[in-house]
Amino acid sequence: MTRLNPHISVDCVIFGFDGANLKVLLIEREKLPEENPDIPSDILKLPGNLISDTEDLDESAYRVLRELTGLDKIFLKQFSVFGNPNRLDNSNDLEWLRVTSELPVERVVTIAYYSLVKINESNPNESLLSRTKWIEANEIPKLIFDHNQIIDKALDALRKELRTEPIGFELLPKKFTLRQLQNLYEVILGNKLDNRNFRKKVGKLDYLVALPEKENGVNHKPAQLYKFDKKTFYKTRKDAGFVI
Amino acid sequence: MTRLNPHISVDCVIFGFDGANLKVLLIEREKLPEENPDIPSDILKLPGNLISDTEDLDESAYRVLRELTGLDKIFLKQFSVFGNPNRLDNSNDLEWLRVTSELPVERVVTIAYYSLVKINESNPNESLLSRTKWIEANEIPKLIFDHNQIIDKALDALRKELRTEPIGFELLPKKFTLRQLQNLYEVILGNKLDNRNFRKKVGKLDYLVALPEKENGVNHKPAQLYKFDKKTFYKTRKDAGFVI
DNA sequence: ATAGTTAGCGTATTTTTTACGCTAAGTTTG
DNA sequence: CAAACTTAGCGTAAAAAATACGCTAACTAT
Repeated sequence: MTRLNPHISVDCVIFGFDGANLKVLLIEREKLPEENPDIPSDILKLPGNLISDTEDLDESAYRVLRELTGLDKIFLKQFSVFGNPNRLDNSNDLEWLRVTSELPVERVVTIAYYSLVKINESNPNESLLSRTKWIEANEIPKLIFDHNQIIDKALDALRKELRTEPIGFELLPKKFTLRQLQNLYEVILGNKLDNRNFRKKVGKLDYLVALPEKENGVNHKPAQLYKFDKKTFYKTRKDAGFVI
Repeated sequence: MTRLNPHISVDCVIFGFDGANLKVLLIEREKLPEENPDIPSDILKLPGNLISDTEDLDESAYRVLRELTGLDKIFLKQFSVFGNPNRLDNSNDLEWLRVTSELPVERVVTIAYYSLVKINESNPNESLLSRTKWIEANEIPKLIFDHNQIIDKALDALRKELRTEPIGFELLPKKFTLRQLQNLYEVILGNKLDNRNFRKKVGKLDYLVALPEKENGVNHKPAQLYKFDKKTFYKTRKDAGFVI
């Protein structure tokens, strides 16, 4: 068994997009061996844990995600660190961490990641599923420790990254409609886009490939499906300018 | 005396711009109490140290910079974390850290910051000055531990941030010429810009204020001086678009 | 058959970017 | 003092991108 490092953890904000809303995957805090009314187990938290002493940080993050959610090989990006000496001050949260980790935890610095998953194509482990919940990003309840703050910062980082990198496709199914793509940008960046201008802009991109298929199961005119061609994107990418 | 945390450090890549080149401030490794030919003290490193147990991470970074370089109140941005379990494997570097910190250091995760300073207006502490060196960013020698890799990533982060945030001004004197600003963008982003188009673009920005002064001491036609008006910038800022 | 919804194509206008030509103001050199 | 040199600084023309709309077609539900 690898030893856990009681000073450093990873926490991960997992984003998903259901076609209309941005969601975050949260998990119920693990139950204690002995029930304790001061330490309820229905409070939610980010998937995260102490790192193991033999792993690099990214490896720890991948492992923790696998163990807690069943998700594997997903987009993961380190975006910040939270290390305020008082961040664990909520006494029942801290007690919970001490009991479950079986370590004399004092200060923990956590490396924060955000992750993007295809919400409909992901296969979370069934046995873990019951304890995980997709919650809308703007309806997050009070979480343990400073996890609310971590989500806020993750959202900032996601918005910023979405403006310059083609990461939106990580949140969409492999085959998606232009409407889905537009909704994604509208929801995450928070402003309406003109349907016709969006299609015009996006239609010129040679790394968005139209497929000989249409969506189905919708109660309106079915739209054409597209895929994102990563190779073409990186082959033809040119430097963006700068906006002082 | 505050206790040092032997598991977590901060390291800082300090960038400066002299009007023509991007530089990084490095320091000579501290001498050991007893000389040891295996552990030379003329090798360079990033300013950095273990954090103190009572400080938030940013505070640690500011303190360490003050102690090692005399720099105070400077632009500081956390951009990554380096925690590979083998990152301290160079045995003489590790031994040096153990002796100087007087702690049983094993694995250290380091929080990496980059910092932007006005190279001509900064007042490094004289007594520390002898052990610090401004080195051109593309001529960095082999440093201790993984500090070369940290600088590479800092450069990536700086370039990325420079495209969307007004951080270039942190590297220029308070009063600067448009030529200096243009050189800054050319050097950091690595491509030539057309003099006339650059001036046209920049001339339309109402947060770049022309001062009733010209530069002097140059052996050509002196240029007008400008300043960056931060308030106006943030007041009039509007969201940029997205580039898929 | 009709109403309702989204897909999808177009046009006109404004703004931004790109690619240059050229003169003016200062310094250095012979 | 004149000529050569360097950078500052103003301009124009064309291309590309962003913005603001009008309109029809295709499909579903009632």
